[in-house]
Amino acid sequence: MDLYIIDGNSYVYRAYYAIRSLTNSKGFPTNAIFGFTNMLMKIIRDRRPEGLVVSFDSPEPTERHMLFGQYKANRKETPADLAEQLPHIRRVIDAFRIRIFELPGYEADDLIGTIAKKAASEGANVFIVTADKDMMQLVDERIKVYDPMKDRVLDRAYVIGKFGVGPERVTEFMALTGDAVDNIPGVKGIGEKTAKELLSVFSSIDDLLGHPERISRERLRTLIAENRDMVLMSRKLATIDVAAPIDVDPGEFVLKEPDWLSLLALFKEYEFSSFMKLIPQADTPAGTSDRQHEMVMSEERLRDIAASVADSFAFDTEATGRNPLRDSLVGISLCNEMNRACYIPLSHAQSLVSGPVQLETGKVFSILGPLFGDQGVSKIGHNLKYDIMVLDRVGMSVDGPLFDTMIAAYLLNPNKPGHSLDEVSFEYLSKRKRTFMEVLKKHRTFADVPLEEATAYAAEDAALAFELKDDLFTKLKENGLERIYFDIEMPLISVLVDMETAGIMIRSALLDEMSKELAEEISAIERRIYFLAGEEFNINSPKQLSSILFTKLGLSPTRKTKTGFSTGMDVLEDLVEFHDLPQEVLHYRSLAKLKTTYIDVLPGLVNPETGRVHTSFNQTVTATGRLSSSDPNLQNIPIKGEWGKRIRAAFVAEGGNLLLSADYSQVELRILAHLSGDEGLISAFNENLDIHARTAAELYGVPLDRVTSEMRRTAKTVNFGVIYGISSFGLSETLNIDRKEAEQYIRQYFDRHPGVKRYVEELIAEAAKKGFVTTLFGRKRPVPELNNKNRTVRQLGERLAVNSPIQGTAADIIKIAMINIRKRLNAASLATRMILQVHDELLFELPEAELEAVQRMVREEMEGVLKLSVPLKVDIGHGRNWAEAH
DNA sequence: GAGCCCGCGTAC
DNA sequence: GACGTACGCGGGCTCG
Repeated sequence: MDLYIIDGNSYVYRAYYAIRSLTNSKGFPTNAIFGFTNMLMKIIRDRRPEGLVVSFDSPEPTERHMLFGQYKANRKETPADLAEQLPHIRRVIDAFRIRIFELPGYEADDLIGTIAKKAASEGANVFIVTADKDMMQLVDERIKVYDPMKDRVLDRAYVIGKFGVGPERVTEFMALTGDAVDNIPGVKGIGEKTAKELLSVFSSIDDLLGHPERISRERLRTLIAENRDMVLMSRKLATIDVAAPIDVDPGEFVLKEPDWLSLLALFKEYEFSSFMKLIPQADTPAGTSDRQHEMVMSEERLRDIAASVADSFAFDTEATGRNPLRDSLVGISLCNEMNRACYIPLSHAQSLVSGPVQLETGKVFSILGPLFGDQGVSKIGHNLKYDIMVLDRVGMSVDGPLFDTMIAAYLLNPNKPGHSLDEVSFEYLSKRKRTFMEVLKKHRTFADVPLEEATAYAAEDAALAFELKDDLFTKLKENGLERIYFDIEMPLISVLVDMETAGIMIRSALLDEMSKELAEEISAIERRIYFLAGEEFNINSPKQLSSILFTKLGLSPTRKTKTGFSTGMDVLEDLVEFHDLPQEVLHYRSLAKLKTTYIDVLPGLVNPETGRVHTSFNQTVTATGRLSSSDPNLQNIPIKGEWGKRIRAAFVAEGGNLLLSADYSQVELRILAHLSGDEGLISAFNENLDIHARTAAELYGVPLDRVTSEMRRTAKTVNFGVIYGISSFGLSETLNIDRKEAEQYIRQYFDRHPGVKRYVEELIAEAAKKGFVTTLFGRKRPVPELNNKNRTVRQLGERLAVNSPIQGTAADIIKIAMINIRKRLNAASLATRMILQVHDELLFELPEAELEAVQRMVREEMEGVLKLSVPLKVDIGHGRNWAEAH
């Protein structure tokens, strides 16, 4: 048998120092865990050991410490971020089903020695996996040292090469030279060379100590004589105990099949995605489930199931596509019991000649309608907004408390890039489900998936949401996220459903005209560019543009990107004074952007049924708590410049209605004033001053009435910079000034705002300690960057720590306003509809008759979300289109 | 040809 | 490499 004995401590340290920094998205350090796991898997993969054990030092002092107080005294304390990884490394080893040896008062070395000798005596080939040269003393015919990094087996010949003596005399060698690593003293003044020489002359240390007169050099002779005790003690310290009191039965060391499921869960926790892929699928529950998945084909069964629902149930809908306003319902799944879920197919393609027949949709809706509409029954689901919209379209409204597992998972870690049911069930239940794509296979839509397969898949989705609920609920409570979840995010779902369903009207004809106009203007610019460049090229290609600018025309690049020289706006602006081309390119880019991203795209996104554009508001995307908008993104519609205005003018109210826009004025700066308690900032807002002008007056030391527009512009940038977590580099880049000047502004700002300064400092310190920041309402964002070893990343962490509470509190505030406004609109049975949210702005569509009342109500709700130490101010405008309303 | 990353630019 | 949060375009690369 080939037995590998891993020197655990040795490799934990090696792994820790080999990987400079690695954490999971929660900020927990994983570098040592990763390195150790990697090494372990490498050995298993490359060496195919029959037996494998790991040995660790015990934390208690050992006999060697008694013998020599300074033993290992030079060791620095284990770094805190390594210490906290140690238990996790053991978890990994346990999951591999590998035996760990550890014994109080014994070092790993002694245990290894004992195991090695015993196993070797029983005929095993032993490989000690270590980086420690002490272990060389154990090498013999059957025992070798293995270096996994270099993939090298070190045998007797190697030992003789290194020490000049065989393994049996390694302790003598160390008795003379000592060992810096363990702080074994040896003889000061005797190094490797002298030791080798002495050991070749004397047959043993005893021989040496017994006959010092045979040493010719006098200095060396006295050295030995004076250090007799040191030598003997050092030898003792260096000698590995091969008779530690442990039971060694090599038969028990046989490598077993790892506990793949546990490993999977651990790798998931540590976010070792590359390792996760190595886990054999067959050993994990991939889409297999012992749950019962019932296909509901009879009215009677459906009634029974509906009647069995008590206070909550989970559901999921399947449709022909992912757009809830375009695609149609195919089936509904329900689950109100852990081990049972059902699927009600509604419009699957079905053989007319055989098999059970799907229930008639009208019948199903009449049975399920009261259930879905029941105020007293909680509805659990993953991405409920989608399902609610799908059901809405077939006339079934969902009411009562909601529990969305996707949003719960998002709140628990908003830094994660995705929260699909696959990912969330894997993270929280360690369950691998079949992906939608696997089920869909060659089928065109879910309606074409055979019923049996569709049932297993769809019912399982509802069941997973049901199963996830309790765990996520507990975790939300543990993280203080209950209020954010139940008071903000859950009620917001219905608001977003309404907004997305409403959509906004655009006048495609206007955009089409603009497109033609722009096409001509762009092609004229194109011709000028080709002329100036002396050749035709693809202006849209930064690569080609860069070669024209910096190679052909010889202009000097001012900034680099990962792949080459940057041709970004700031660079082109710098180049304007040296050549006519950059200006033309800037103009070209601005127009081409508007044309290709907005003007040419929007008309194609009009829903033919409604004649309007329906964006999707994503509630689980941003790290700070903001919403995002996609397909299309209506949160970045241009506003600046002539063309920006014209594009916004194409967003109109339908019929004789009006658009009303209400936006928070300076909401983030006001939040900063409140959070920091800075007196100057607070009084500025309480006096309703022009905040940028006031900042300018302070920065330049002039009275308010002497502030120029240029000064105000600079101050505005500084104010934004503060919100973003200012850096002198960033400020100097945006203002196009030097670092020194930028530093001046920042210093001046903080001098004038000691409250902000203190707040920022305390915030960062606290965030670094806790690992996360929170908004005024308790929304959390982990900031693992703060404990990164890389300074640049750490500085990013500081900016995130400053910005996220501000941006996130603003997001919380407008979300609450949206919920309350919807309530008021419904209560008053107004025709007004909320149609867009753009971070600090709400857009409404309303009949003229409701203008005054709505304006008053919207202001009241938005300004009155909560009382801060400064007022919240809302600007409201209205008009026939979005440009006018602003 | 699909899918991905990059550079870039729009919004707040 | 460098002020926060998003989304989406075209180019250009990789992969099948």
